[in-house]
Amino acid sequence: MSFSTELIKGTLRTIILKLLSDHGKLYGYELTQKAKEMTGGKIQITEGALYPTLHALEREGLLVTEVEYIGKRVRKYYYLSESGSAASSQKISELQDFINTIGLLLDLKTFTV
Amino acid sequence: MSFSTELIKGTLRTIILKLLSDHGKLYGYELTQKAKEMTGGKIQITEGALYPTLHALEREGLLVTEVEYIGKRVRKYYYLSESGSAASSQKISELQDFINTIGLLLDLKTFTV
DNA sequence: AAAGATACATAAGTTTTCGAGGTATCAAAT
DNA sequence: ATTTGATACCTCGAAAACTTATGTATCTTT
Repeated sequence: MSFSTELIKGTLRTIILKLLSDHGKLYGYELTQKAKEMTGGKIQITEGALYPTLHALEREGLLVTEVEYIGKRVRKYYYLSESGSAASSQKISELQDFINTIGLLLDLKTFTV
Repeated sequence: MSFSTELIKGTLRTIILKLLSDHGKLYGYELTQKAKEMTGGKIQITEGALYPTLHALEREGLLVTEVEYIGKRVRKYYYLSESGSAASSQKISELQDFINTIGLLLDLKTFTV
């Protein structure tokens, strides 16, 4: 990712969950592209971070998968399970809360829409 | 710290630098109290995280120290060096930028004052 | 006299991420 | 025809940051 990257640590799971809750069903590579595109290239999820995280979320039951073939190429779609949807909302509000809290220290005014 | 704490990772240095740039001169314990007080207890810097970070920042030349005795008790004040001030501004805008970027993904509107 | 707050510090272990490497398909350009 | 670049999955060793626990000591309040 292309911030002075230590900042992004800890937000990856939430970003993934949020993207999936907005778009329903996405495959790994697509997630990296969506994040990149939505942030003007500022957040680039690396594959070395992405795949282990997706596997962990699946192992924990928050995500379920569906494999599709495009020609001979595998494409593994991820989407939220029921508990994943709950976790997703919870994680997202937590991140919003966190951003507001950090804002207090940085003299930012943050508004949640 | 008392968020679901992985979120806070990566922000500690910036928080320290910002607090020092606002208050001029603070000692370790005071930093933990300021952060706690400014965020309604939501950000609690642990000492295990704080001291190694302060030492690292000092080693890197961003912070300088000044020891004071309150009775027999040592108090070690930290303040920004010249390069620390520069680093501080830079880190702070980076964190602001990051917050705005994350906001894009989370549908937040954040305004920098 | 004990408990709780102030004040410094280290250290082992965990978690998260990075960076590099690996395999393979498909499309476009040379 | 073949090379390059994009698409698409994946793993693994190493580094970084933080947590939890532990240690020492002083001062204040009960």
